[in-house]
Amino acid sequence: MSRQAPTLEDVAREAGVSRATVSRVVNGVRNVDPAIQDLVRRAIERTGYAPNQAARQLVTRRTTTVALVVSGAGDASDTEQNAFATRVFADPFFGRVVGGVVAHLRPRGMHPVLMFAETPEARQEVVAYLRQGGADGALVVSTHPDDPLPALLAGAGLPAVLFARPGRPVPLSYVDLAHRDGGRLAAEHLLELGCRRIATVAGPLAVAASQERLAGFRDTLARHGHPYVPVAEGGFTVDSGMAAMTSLLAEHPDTDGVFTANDLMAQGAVQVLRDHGRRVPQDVAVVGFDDSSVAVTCRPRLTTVRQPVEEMAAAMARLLDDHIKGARSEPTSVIFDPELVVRDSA
Amino acid sequence: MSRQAPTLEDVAREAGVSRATVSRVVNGVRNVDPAIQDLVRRAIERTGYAPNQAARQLVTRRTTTVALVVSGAGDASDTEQNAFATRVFADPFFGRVVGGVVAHLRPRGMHPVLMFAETPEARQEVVAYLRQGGADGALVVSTHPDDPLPALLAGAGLPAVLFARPGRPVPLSYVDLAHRDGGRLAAEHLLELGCRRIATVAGPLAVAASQERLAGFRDTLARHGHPYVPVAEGGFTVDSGMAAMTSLLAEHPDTDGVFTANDLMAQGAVQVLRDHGRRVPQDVAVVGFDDSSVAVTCRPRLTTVRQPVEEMAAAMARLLDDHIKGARSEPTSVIFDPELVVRDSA
DNA sequence: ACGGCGGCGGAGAGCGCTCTACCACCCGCC
DNA sequence: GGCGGGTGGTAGAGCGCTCTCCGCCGCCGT
Repeated sequence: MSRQAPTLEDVAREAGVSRATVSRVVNGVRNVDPAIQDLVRRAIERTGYAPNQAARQLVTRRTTTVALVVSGAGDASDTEQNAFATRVFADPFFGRVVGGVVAHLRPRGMHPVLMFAETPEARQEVVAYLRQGGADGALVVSTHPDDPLPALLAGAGLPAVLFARPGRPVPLSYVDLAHRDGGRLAAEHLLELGCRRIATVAGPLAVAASQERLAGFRDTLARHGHPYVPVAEGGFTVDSGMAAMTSLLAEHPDTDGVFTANDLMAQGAVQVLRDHGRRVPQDVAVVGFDDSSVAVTCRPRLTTVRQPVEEMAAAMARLLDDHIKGARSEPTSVIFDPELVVRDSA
Repeated sequence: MSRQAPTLEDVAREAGVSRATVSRVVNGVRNVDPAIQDLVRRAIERTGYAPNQAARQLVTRRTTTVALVVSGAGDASDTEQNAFATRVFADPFFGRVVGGVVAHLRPRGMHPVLMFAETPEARQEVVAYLRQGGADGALVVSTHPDDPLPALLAGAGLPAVLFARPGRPVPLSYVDLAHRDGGRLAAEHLLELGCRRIATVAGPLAVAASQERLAGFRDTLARHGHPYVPVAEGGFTVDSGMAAMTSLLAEHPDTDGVFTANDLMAQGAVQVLRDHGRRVPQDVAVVGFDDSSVAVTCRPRLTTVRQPVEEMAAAMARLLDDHIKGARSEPTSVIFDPELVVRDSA
């Protein structure tokens, strides 16, 4: 490599024009004589010029990045910090979020910088990073309903968009799913299948989404003559799904249909069901939620309520873009519709 | 928020000192009178000052980020681009890499910007991004042995560190695992368990790591009087593990021990084994590789060869740091030792 | 008492880019 | 042939920071 990166100045000299002209060519603005454009482009080629982002950012006050923040609540101890990232990405859900976000960002030459905000310090860091202009805005995925980060961001007047409606109202845009409809879809399917003894493994009830999935599920069953539905609460993990299913089975051994609030728990439930000699779907039908990658990799493949995570993530990025550009100032919410995907488990 | 972010100048005025002094306090350099330090700090507090990263980067020629690149090879079509991220993160392996990288970066105030390089254009983008000073260096995780990105990076003289030795020699540092020893560990364990009809599901043989795991496994068995070992090639996915195990079982129904080159395939193998009426580990012992999250979530929990991915990722970040700082100029490689983790499957 | 030196703080020159003036044309027109 | 209105280009003022000088002051040694 050469000792010193070429600058606009160098290219200008090489091409025999002014700095401003080169800048115009590089940014594709205004009327520059095609012949000169060519001249400049050739000079850029020859010098191997690459515009300096820092200099550009300094004057435009725009970076080419947004923060993609995975946020928790409370104050995980230091030793847990490392594990947080690992744990978070163990859920296939986040991979889909990343995919959706990148799909929107990439064509715009933008990139996500990954941040974790599971401790008060980490949260401050995120805010500081944005305030220093490290990124133009934040895409926040909270793992906990009481996450204080959204309020922090809103308070600092920083552009941010959330995945899922925040626990308590915050003047920030967000995308979400019509969870209630998702619960309804699951109930209707189980009913159509002829299940009569239906139970459910709910998500953490502190999470609004869990409550709504459950509400939609229950309401629908109630409307069809099933006022009472056994419920066990899980934590969105395989293990918690196993535990929940075990207790459900102990109290209601004649269960013939189960709705679990996500696919990971469905996997655990299926496991337990089989260990107890039940065949899925013949003896017990199981409907999951999310349509994550495990839904197709596990056996039997899961019938599940699809959450269009990629599209939701892309919409999140789009909203953030609007806020950054100033094209949108009022907080907005975009709600997506779930969809039933029928496979083998129900 | 105020209309205009306060600058060093503002703080200096507020504190009644010069810009330089404030800068010194902010960066904690040189000897500044404690009394003045306090004065300045108070002024910072009052003004709500946050240093502008772009301006700082412009003069220091340092960003606070490194690129974390997940790289493929070939030219995935546009429609596949989105899926790439999703697919990649579906493997729990990457979550661990992220965790390890962040563990090293965070205490240094650095952040990873996520990039995907699965097409020629995307690769050019990564190179361009680095050349423009968007990040100080790159951490590259390739999913394919013929990945051209490392050579591109090396050719451009950009600081970069790879996860795993590149397919063909490239003057870049990398971290890797003693895969051969991993294969040996698996073989020894199966032997100790008393298995006599041992088979293996290898990873894609185009990948060096797969070859070495296989070689270490075979050599060890050969040394213990098992010169012939049935091998089926898989693709590191659950499905491919199922397919491989199915064909293995068809030709060698008396198999009593299996080593699979990763945990995902082990999961598939266990699945198939059970479907064929074999009990794991009683009838057939299964040893996986990686010690990924599925190893503990699946049933039975997997006995597996642990790859210390988090530590390897942290080492990768450390090496990159050294290269960026100029503390290290020659390409270096750091090889980690695998470790057998005994659980329920063998 | 005086020269020198070390600790502290200030002045000011950039870093490489964008962008707003502003100027030099050349065209067609009356 | 002079004059308005485009074009097509240049000049230069920053953006907010770091960092090298440099100068001031007080203290020491001789």
